[in-house]
Amino acid sequence: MVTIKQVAKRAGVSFKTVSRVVNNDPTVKAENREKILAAIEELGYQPNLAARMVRKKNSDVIGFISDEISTTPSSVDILRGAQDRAWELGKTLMVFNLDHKKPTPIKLLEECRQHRAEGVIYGAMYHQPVELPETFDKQPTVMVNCFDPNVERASIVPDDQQAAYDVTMQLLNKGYKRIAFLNLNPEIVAAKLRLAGFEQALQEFNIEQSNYLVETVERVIDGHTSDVTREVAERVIEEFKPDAILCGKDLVALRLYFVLEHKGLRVGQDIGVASFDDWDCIPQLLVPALSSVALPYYQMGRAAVSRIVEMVGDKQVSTHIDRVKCQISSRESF
Amino acid sequence: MVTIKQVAKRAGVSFKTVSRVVNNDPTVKAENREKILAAIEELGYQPNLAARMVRKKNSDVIGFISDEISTTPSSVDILRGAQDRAWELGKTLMVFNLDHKKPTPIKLLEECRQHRAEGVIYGAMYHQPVELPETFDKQPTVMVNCFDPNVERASIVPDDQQAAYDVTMQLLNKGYKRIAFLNLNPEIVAAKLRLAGFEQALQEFNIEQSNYLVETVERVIDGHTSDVTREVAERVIEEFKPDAILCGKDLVALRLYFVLEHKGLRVGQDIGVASFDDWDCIPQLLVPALSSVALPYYQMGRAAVSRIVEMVGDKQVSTHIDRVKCQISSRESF
DNA sequence: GACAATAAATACAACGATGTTTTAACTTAT
DNA sequence: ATAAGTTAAAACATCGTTGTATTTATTGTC
Repeated sequence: MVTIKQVAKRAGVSFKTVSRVVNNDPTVKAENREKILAAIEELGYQPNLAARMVRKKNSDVIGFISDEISTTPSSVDILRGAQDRAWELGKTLMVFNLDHKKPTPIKLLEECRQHRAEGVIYGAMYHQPVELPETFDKQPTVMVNCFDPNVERASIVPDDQQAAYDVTMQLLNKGYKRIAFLNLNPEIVAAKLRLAGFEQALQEFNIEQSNYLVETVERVIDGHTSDVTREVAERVIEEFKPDAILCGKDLVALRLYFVLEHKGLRVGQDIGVASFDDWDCIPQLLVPALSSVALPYYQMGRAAVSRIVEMVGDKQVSTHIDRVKCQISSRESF
Repeated sequence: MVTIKQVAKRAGVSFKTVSRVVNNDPTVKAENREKILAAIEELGYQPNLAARMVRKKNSDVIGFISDEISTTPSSVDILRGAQDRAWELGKTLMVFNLDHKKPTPIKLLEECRQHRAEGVIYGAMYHQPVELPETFDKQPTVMVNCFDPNVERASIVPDDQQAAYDVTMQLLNKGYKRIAFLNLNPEIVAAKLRLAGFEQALQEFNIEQSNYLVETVERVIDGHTSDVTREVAERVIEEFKPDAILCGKDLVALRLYFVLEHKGLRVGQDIGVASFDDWDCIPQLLVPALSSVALPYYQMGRAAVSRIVEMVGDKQVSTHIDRVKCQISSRESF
């Protein structure tokens, strides 16, 4: 690769003068500057960031460690958001994922530290508690889509409770009065929070307990989760006769659509349906299109990088949890 | 951060001896080695890869430039595969994506070159021709899920033709005799190749032209693609009366399922259905589960890194196109 | 116990850049 | 014409490593 000295030789100046030009130092004669820029262009010189870093001691690198990033189709948006924001701020994202739990987070963090990453983002595929090893305290760390249940650490998570509250309020405002919530496994953080938001909205509307219903559509046996949406949905419709159903995720709504089709109930007319996730690949192509609460993954990714950069700049400890607002993608299902 | 000299001081040896230990040089007394390892542990020393790189002139960094990686849920598997393989080979992947066509590939490549990436992978979201700027010739470059129509360049693409051939043969071997192919927009590379594979299999089975049918389910108006699966499917079923339908992608199959449900045709019994993509989020949850041809994204990502590393090692120009075999995920739909 | 042979550590230079100090080349003022 | 002041370039040190040459310590042999 071309070095600064080769450029200097070509331009007939000392290599330090080239360094000046590269770093926009104004104390360079216009004549020399032009010669140097021409030489840079001709030789295709690119400054060696590693060498620069050794000297300047800032790497502009941010580590991104992810927990099986690709398992859900949209959680990769965290990465996209982080990537975009990093680019805007002149930072480079170095991405590591730990599929199948090997390599360990500790190994990945070591890698980040060897690259002298200024901060590290740890991203999870779904909203969950994660206990990070203590070594993560050694540099600014931001958790995305997860939080540490033991230690206070900077975190960015979706505001699941507000999301459930909002969508339930929308249903109630539209006149739905008997809402069933086909929730996910209640062990899941998101399920717990959404239930809280759901009930909060119902209370505000003074809906009695007999006029709403919460059921779980995931059955866990020996740690293995199976989906029982169809049977639960059939029973709920039969016995509770809801006028609207809120689904824990788009996949539940998809299954529900088949059940409703089978029962001859028209979505949006005979019964309202809403769900969570707003995946690219389902809501828009159901008929009628499914209204779904989008998880703000892209925004969360952006926020994570912004936060890391702030932490690096301030050298301040910031451990609060950012809850990012979820938007409802309103379509025709309610 | 801790430097090698601080470790040396702590261990009471010269810093070069520490370097020896870090690099597994055997000419260090066991006694010193232990003292040094202890000091490294105590201080939490991590070698500065940037400094090492300046000296050794190899970065072990591979650049990964992607064209809107997240638009389809599974193409991010390319990244996962690349990531995993890079880790196995002791390389670091530096990921850049160019959403909304800004920043330009040229800018991203410059960034890679500044980091002295040993090679660059350019990944596309779907199988397509991509004309890379000439600057990509300056270092080993591998294209994944795309190829350059003008220049011969190392590429790794899915073998769409073989995939279509295989799945069609499976259908024929199972006794299906009137197959309709609801193909994607024929402008798409994959659509063209699959059509070829489809017809190849039919010819081998001596199926006459009147016993198969190919229709396009995507209508392009002013560059905007709209999906007309429902109307096309209804017409095809009505007029052609196929005993099996091959779908251009899972989303087409999903729509088809609704049409078939409506018409009272039972998938897997009255009619066979197969498709391409094998996304995580659709085939398994349709009833009956959809058999789909998986695109080998993960393998392609791995292969790309393997290939780059080979190219870097050999300093050989390798410009052939690898076509990676696609596996059929057989379920209950045919 | 002296001397060579080997092993292990140190000393010094280098990598490609930047920060600081010094020097050289011009201006300007008297 | 000379001193002082200003500007631009060069010289030198430095960052945290590794590679090579050199020195020092250890061992073996007679």
